[in-house]
Amino acid sequence: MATEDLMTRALDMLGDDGPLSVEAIHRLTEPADVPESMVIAEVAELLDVSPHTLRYYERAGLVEVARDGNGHRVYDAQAVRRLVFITRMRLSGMAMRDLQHYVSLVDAGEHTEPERLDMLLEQRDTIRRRLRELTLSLSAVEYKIATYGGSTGPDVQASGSGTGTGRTAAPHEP
Amino acid sequence: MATEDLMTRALDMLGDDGPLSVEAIHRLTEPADVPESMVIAEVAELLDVSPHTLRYYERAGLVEVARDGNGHRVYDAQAVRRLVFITRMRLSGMAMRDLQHYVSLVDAGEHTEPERLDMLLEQRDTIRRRLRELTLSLSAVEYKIATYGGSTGPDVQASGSGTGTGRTAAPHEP
DNA sequence: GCTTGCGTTCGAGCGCGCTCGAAGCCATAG
DNA sequence: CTATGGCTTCGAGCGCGCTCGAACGCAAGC
Repeated sequence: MATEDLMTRALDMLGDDGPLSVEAIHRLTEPADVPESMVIAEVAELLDVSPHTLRYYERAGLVEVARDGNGHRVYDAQAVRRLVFITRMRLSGMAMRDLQHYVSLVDAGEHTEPERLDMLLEQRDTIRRRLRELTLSLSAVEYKIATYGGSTGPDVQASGSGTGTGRTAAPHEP
Repeated sequence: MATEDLMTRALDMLGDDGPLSVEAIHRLTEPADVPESMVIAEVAELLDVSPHTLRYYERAGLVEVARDGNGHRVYDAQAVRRLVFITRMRLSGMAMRDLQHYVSLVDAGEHTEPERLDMLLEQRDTIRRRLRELTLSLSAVEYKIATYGGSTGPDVQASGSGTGTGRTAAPHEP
């Protein structure tokens, strides 16, 4: 499959790794190294969401979480894995209701796999569309930056004395 | 500059052009071919938003629009260009309040160009981050699709008779 | 023993970005 | 002449995804 390949190309193309990328890759590529069980604060930190949000997801029926003797949540590996999936899909833009439907399919058993697959395919296409949109937006912003005479600008710093006069922009052009 | 290059690579890499891409590129690369003036329905169609949304943007102070004798909005080329920019930035994820700030800078005059440039640079970085996130999500979804035995799956269609049993998933794994 | 801190439940509230409905005006079509 | 349709203003409402506050429980540390 072309997954790593694609990822490599994309990260390569984008350069400029933020602090996010590293953790994200870690989370992406190692869905298995979760401890036996975790408390809510640990899961929250792992997934970079708030405990509030985790409780919200549970209330929304996305995941079931056991309690210990004190009534505190105990996330087993399965719950954590599901939450990894959920937060990943949320990040990718999947709606809560779709996620709810998806997990209901998961809980309904193996015979729902075809429908789940359909959902994933659809989500894949959604992500691709969004990537295209964003890439276009990026180009637009970069073009605008260039014509502003920003750092990478081609020809600008012309006549004006100060902070960026001497350009062809009409008044009010953004 | 690497803009076209990047775009080409990105679109290339993503393939599978939707109906969106073509118009989007058109809108991206030709911000100049707008008519002398347009009515709200035309602008709405051009930008693929509702007239409601256009009125909302105007109320929000993002753009000023003249009226004709009947009180109907008349969008001149400048207003349309600004709205092209606005919708593009909205699509890229820029918040309404930031856009409001940006246009207030534009209206304040040339001396605000440095700050505007800063905003654009920040937005560029935001888009890049989002692209990285999305690319990661895409990889995750594609991986999941592959292990489901979806279209591009490597080894799946094994024992099960019907619709996709015979895999190693633990119960409840999404 | 008391405080500190993290956890619990429940329901309400919020920020965002639209989205809609009501009531009315005007122009064109039949 | 009337009806239809598209526009106007205004304010209210909505869907989403959290986010927070209140009131409380339990456990460990000083």
